[in-house]
Amino acid sequence: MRKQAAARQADIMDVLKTTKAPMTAYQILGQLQKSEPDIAPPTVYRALTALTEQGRAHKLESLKAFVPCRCDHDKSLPVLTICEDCGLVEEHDGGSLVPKLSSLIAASKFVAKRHIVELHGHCSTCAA
Amino acid sequence: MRKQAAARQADIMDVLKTTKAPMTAYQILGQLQKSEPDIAPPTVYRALTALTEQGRAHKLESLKAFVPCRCDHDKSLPVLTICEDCGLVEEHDGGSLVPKLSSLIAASKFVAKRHIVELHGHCSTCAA
DNA sequence: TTGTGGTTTGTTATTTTATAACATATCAAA
DNA sequence: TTTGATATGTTATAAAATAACAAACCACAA
Repeated sequence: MRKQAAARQADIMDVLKTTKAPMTAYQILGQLQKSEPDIAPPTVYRALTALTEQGRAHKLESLKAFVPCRCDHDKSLPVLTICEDCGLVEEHDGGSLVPKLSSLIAASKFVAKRHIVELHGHCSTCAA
Repeated sequence: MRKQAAARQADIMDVLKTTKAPMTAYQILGQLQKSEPDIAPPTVYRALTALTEQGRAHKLESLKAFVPCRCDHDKSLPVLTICEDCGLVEEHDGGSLVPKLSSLIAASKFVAKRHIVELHGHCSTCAA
């Protein structure tokens, strides 16, 4: 019995939401295999690609890991803070950064399609 | 004959400077092996770690690739633009973003140690 | 000199991340 | 139904990164 893409994606969103820390593709795979042992990496990667394109999940490029999008609305520019101690990831709306960013790159005439902003550091709990 | 770390790092900076596009660790390895066939991945990764810590090179997390730092001074916050067509990477000083970024995350009391800002899109040549 | 201890570098092997390539199934329209 | 377009599964492999240990190097003291 095969599942449609939407069902797979929903499964993965459920898995992602079970923890506060980001999960790698292979950690997600491991969870899915508990109920469907035959799932292979491409299935997971394809679903994750769709989810990130839809904005339902974000990839933390610097960790090679994924988090569910934690906001109701579409963020113009997600700013992700990553605690290096506990792994907690929080999402902030970086829309207010856009004007400054645009003026920074205006001279080079670069046309930005995708913005990646990730901050590594310590969350309020771990920094204390 | 083994080389000291500083010499390795200089070799790698030379390799990185031969192209405008970013290079992966294994592309760098391939170049180095032309003159020293026995070099192995850890040698390259160790040198790249040192270079990025010193700020002499940057890692493009979203490409898993490296560029030499192209500025004279230490940037408070490097903003890297990546052309998805030709691979051109340019570096901009994002220092002016810091106040807005700080205020964005102030409520969460997150303490940022490392900022990653990468913009994917098209350079002036490819966008035209 | 000659140890001696700390550090750096080399080596081997493996782990982790990601995707190519092709087979099979599904679905909608003719 | 056939047919064709698309989505999914499967197998295999490629690409990126690091663990673990061995060997070499260097500074300094005896």
